[in-house]
Amino acid sequence: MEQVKLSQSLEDYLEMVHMLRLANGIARVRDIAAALKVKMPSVAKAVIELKKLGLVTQEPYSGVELTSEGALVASQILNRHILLKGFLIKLGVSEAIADKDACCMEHILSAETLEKIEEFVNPAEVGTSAKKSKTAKSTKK
Amino acid sequence: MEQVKLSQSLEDYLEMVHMLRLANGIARVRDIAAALKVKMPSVAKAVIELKKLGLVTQEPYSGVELTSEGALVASQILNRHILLKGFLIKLGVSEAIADKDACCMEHILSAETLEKIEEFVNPAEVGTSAKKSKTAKSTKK
DNA sequence: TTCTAAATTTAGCTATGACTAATAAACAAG
DNA sequence: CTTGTTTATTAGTCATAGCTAAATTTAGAA
Repeated sequence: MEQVKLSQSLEDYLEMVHMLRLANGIARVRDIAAALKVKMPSVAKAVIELKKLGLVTQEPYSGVELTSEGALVASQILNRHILLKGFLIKLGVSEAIADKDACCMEHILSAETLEKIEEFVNPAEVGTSAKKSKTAKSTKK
Repeated sequence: MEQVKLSQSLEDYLEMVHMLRLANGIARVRDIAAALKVKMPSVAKAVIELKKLGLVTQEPYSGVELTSEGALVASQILNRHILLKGFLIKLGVSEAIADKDACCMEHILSAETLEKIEEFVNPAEVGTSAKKSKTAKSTKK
């Protein structure tokens, strides 16, 4: 495991590739740029970096694909996003703001905090798909 | 109201000046650098920016002082930090991690999310010492 | 087929924010 | 008062991440 450490920005690009592929089947530079509210050259540069890291591939002048490792990392980020958005909504935050704030939080929170948030959102299923069974007490209280 | 919009980095420096002044009575470049785990020249540059923004003053080769506006902004940031740290601890996060994550979250969360977190942490006193009485509950449009 | 428009890429600029190395000032002894 | 340590500043480099403008490729329309 190389355990690639991505910048927040690259995490955003990778996640967006994943989301667009889920939504449209293809992640095009133009659509990534529109979704992230940046210009296309910024996307092109990010894609170059993600290629260097082995997370995406791309035929020249066509859509961006995920490698298997890229797909794994992207879905981890997306899962954090979904968790955090649900968490904020549970606190009473409106959906649009929950989405926006989840988007920032997903890049910075420590594993421990994410764990506790998961327990809060989903008290019944602690440890189901948790990373480490270090919390081997699966029988929550 | 100029409503200065600070970068996350400058918010961190300003907050640290405030904390060190509360703790030691003086905020020195050396101590700011140590506390934020950066080198002194990085602090010096940040102080120059904060001076330009009218948030701090500094006699050459001495400690950093807050202007009245700087003190206001700094205490807002610190209040967010305290709120978020308490919130995370309430969720079961350890103190060290709560402090670290609060430090990241304090720069990015929207007013609405902060409000909801405040309600969660302090359900009884919604609106007591809230910044604006403008909130007037969720009867906004 | 050829031409034009859209999509992508490249080149180069800017700002932020970190760093090291070198300089300058302040302070504490002796 | 002079010297040496600590503290602060300046100068200059590097990486990230955005942008515009221009070149290139693809693809659709005439």
